[in-house]
Amino acid sequence: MKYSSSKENYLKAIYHLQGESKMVSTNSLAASLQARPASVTDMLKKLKKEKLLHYEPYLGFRLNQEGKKVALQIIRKHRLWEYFLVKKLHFGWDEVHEMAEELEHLTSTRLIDRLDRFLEFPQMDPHGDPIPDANGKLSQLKQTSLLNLPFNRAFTVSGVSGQSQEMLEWLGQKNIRIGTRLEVRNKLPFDNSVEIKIKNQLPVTLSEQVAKNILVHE
Amino acid sequence: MKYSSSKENYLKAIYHLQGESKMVSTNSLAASLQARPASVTDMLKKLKKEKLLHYEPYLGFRLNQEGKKVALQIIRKHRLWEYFLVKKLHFGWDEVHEMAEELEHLTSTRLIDRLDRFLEFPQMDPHGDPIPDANGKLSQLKQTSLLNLPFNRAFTVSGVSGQSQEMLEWLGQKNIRIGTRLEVRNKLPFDNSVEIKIKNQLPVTLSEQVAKNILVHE
DNA sequence: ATAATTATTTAGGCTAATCTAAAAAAATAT
DNA sequence: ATATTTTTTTAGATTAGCCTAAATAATTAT
Ligand SMILES: [Mn+2]
Ligand SMILES: [Mn+2]
Ligand SMILES: [Mn+2]
Ligand SMILES: [Mn+2]
Repeated sequence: MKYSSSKENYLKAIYHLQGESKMVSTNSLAASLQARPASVTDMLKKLKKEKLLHYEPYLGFRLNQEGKKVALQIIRKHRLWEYFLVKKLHFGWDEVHEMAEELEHLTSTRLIDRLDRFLEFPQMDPHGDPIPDANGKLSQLKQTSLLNLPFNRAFTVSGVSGQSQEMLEWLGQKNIRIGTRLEVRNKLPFDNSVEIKIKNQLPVTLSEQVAKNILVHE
Repeated sequence: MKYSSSKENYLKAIYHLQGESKMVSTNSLAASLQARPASVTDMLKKLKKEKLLHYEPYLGFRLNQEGKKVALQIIRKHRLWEYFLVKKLHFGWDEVHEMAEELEHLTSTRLIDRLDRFLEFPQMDPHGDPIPDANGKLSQLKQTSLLNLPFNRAFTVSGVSGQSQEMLEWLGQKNIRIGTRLEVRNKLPFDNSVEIKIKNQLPVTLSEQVAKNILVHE
């Protein structure tokens, strides 16, 4: 089973769009891949013929077991390479996504397994996302968004969703990264923005948009 | 300037075939790329249009300055990744070529320069071939083939050309690798095979074919 | 010098991955 | 229930990279 980079990108994007077996729409996939809906329809037919997803014209589609398995291997490669780039080559967490977008398509399984060992089997990528193991198993850590936190209790940042280059950079400047300990001081009722405190630092106010994207655990 | 993997493979193959600005023929390039001569002609037209080589139909072709520059960057990436695979991921020197064949097409220059630094600027790849620097400069080390050696003087293996998977493996078994010290004991006049001696090992006889491919320096 | 052989190019086709424009189906609004 | 809007699919084209078969040029042998 070897798939083109393009097919792999489709599978990965579908995986991210379908949460727990929710149906995905042609337009949303087109948007997430920056492609035209007509191109998506073309590719869906091919992926269906290769038995990687369920697809009913006009109704939507979702990965089947095999499709998910393939998607998870690509995600594994993406995240392991991101970890390598940050931990070994000392790139910033806001710089690695594009490179990983290419590296994830390398075909050698032996290579990725050796890389995994070389990196000492990391559990999380630099953005706090879990790294699937060689069998595609994800270690689930229960995370909550900063938005739903009780006040004045310490939490650890364990992930950031959304992940625009700009946001990651900005968070970095405020010293908000994976592993940062913080507590929520207040939540402003008029715009849902959140005031947080990190030890030895001035308080920072985060908009609802940003707070929603920061994931923490105790 | 970004080129497809296919174009990069063409440029690299032409670079290896043309020694010092020697003309290359359509058939030899087709053979080295495992492609049909007609496909080579197609590609030559495109590479000529992109001003990467001189090409006169029926007469032959060779890379121009720009073409050589591009080829050397691909070779740099190939050899740095091979070094990484052997030194950091502990693959054997006979296992890394295929993987490097993919890795060499990654586009990020920042990535390869950081990798270079991470590896502490190696001069040679695992097969003893020199690694071009970021500007495409090759450090030339004068090597000779085992075939032309005087008897009973110690030399160091510094490279292996040819490089079939099988030969590399066989040499490995005989403890012949980059850095091995050896001396030639005898050269058999009837078939040009060569008898060599490595310290604390039984003598080994190498056919002319193999001896020719082993490069050494004092 | 001519014929035979070999090397190279041309002509014409195929597939994967994209696109635009038009048609058709589904969802939404009146 | 119809009409309008939105979503999705179909039809038809394009480009890169490859192929086979046929034509042509260059080389080699007689
Ligand atoms: Mn990708
Ligand atoms: Mn990530
Ligand atoms: Mn290659
Ligand atoms: Mn090499």
